[in-house]
Amino acid sequence: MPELPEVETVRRGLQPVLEGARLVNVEARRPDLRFPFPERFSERLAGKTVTALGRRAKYLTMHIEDGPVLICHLGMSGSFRVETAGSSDIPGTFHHERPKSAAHDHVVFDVASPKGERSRVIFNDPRRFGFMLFAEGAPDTHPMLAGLGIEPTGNALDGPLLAALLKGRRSPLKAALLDQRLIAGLGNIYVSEALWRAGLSPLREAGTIAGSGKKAKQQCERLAESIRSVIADAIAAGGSSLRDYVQADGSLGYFQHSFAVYDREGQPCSKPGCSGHIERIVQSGRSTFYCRTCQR
DNA sequence: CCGATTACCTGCACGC
DNA sequence: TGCGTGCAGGTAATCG
Repeated sequence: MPELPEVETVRRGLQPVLEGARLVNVEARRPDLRFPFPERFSERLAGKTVTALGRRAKYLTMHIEDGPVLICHLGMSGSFRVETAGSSDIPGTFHHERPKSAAHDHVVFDVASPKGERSRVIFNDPRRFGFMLFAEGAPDTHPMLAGLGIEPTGNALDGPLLAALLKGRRSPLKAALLDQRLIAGLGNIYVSEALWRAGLSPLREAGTIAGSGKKAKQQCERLAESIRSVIADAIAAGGSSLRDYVQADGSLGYFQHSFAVYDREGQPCSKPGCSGHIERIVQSGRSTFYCRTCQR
């Protein structure tokens, strides 16, 4: 899954196809993903126009004119692809860049642009940890989104705010940064990457960098900057590519993001002047990668 | 307030 | 070739 940068990349890929377009037909090919599809899922979407495609943390929000907001989560293995009607095709048929199995294609949106151009937006999710729900009002008040913390995009997340969030926390930094109630959108990869950039150990007790001293303030400032930059860099790179993640337009030519520590167990630390090596440890049942030499 | 464990589900890499 | 094992970006519930 896509973490925040991948979801944002998906949003940007789908936006030109969906915004202003009409959902001609919507089909859920099974009764549930992680959760059952909402009542009258297809009926409430078909014939309606998409007014906006947004994102909050790792959630996509599809705003429907005179309708609900469709909240989508990609889970671990969810992806969207777009198929467009080719000019050389028989009308009503669709082509795409490469053969792609329809296995695990769970939702199909038949879409018509304002000019009448047809395309299909297909949600594929082998593990089915993803889900789609309706928010009847403002999506931010939906139970799924209401408790989310601050977005790590933009400049709102600064040293003092991060210090306030971490103050008094006894959990390891890794767990605190994964907590969506504090910062929304970080996942297993980018937490490891941000901590490496900041020179902070994932094992470090979170509250210990939230003190009033000069050193703690500097550490918070550096960690906040590291979080913002790692997310911004990943979005700029078009999201990372991992396993079954597929960019929204299905293209293969996207940037292959290279991580400093994630999935680099045993490799030398790439921090200039550091002689350490990347280790893999397990925290909260999940892999953490870090360099014990330069991350304290 | 914590963390660890388990669950959800499929696919893939690995060792034998 | 097959089969068992462990691991994978997500969230959430349960237990100590």
